[in-house]
Amino acid sequence: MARTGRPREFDREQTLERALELFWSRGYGATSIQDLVDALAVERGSLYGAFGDKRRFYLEAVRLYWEVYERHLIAALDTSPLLPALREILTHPVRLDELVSDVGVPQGCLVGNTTAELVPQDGEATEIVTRSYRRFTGIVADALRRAQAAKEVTDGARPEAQAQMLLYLVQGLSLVSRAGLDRTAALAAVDAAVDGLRA
Amino acid sequence: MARTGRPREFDREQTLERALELFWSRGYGATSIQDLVDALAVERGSLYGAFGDKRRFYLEAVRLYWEVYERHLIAALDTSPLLPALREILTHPVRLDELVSDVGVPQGCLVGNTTAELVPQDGEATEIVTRSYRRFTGIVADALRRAQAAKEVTDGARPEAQAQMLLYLVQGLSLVSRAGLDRTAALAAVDAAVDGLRA
DNA sequence: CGACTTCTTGAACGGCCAGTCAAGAAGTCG
DNA sequence: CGACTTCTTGACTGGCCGTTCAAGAAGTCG
Repeated sequence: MARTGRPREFDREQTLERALELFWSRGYGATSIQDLVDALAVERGSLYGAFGDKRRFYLEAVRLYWEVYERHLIAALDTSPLLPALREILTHPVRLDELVSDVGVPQGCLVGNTTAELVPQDGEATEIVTRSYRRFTGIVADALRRAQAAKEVTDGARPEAQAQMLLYLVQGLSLVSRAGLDRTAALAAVDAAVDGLRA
Repeated sequence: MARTGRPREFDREQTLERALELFWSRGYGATSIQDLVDALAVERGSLYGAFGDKRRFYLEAVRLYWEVYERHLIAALDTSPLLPALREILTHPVRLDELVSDVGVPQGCLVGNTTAELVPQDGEATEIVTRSYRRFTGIVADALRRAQAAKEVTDGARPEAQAQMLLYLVQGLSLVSRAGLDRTAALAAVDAAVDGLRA
């Protein structure tokens, strides 16, 4: 059965991506529907029709953000030796800053920002965020397990603990970077952590 | 010259502390003046008279938060061996969670929360936050320098880099903890990082 | 006491916000 | 074409928000 009725005039996926950028750079509370209407060139009613209310819109953007990041993460860590790739992943916020340092800068990690702003008051946000963190540590721990077996990474700690440590590190880096990034210091800090993992 | 006029009926310092807790647990945006009026039992006009507008009120609370934390940090790290004390500092968010896990839970680090919510849109907030981070790394780097000299900590990285790494770690832990804390995993992660510093 | 200052109280204000809705437009289907 | 469905547009609504302010209360000072 084909879809009847007037067809949507904007690209839903593309609009979601642009909304994601706006939410990313300004945060949930500081982004008004009016801001979205202006930036996306889609009228209020259409946004409500396509995405539900503001909260659902935002949560869908966060889910998309994580999906993209997770794909990137899995692809990047499927390699040996692991540590250079890990360093690459961990310094991602630094490179983000280099790329977009002029206007409408998306800053930090959207999952982290959501943690700060919506959790724990919002149950659904908490679920998304918790799940994202669990996936990150799962993927990283798997990679570390392989690297421990290959004697590249120290087995002085369990891979899960090391992965959790790296989650904290990258979230901390993302967050602190919002306030201004000293690239040299950031890279040195990541190196210090990665060196601590070396067998 | 003594102060004339009707005396203030509430304790400014104590009120600021209670406001700090409210801001800490709910965030800046989600805490309305009405919330403060209700929780502090001080009328709107009096709050405005004593603290200026909401933003100034909040920023003063953040400053107070950091002052207290910094005193605590300096005192805790003035010891040898350093690593156990460092572990204590880094796991502070975990113990915070244990203490107040029932109601009105302050969550994460107020400086970190401010970074996520107000930075970089607010210049004054950015200053406070940046300064706090710089002080943290300064104090921790000094301690690490001593511990490197005492052969307790590896000199495989500069103390500044190690301190920056620890800032990221503790900020990440604070943030991620908001979404629910697995104490075992958190402690293991901190241990993994601290072990990486060992000489 | 009376002048002066500061604090208290709570009503009032304008603005912005998320969300709704009615009227019309643009398609599909028979 | 005419019935039907979905999308578009933008005016509108009700509510909460931060902030102000006028009137009165509670002190000090001479």
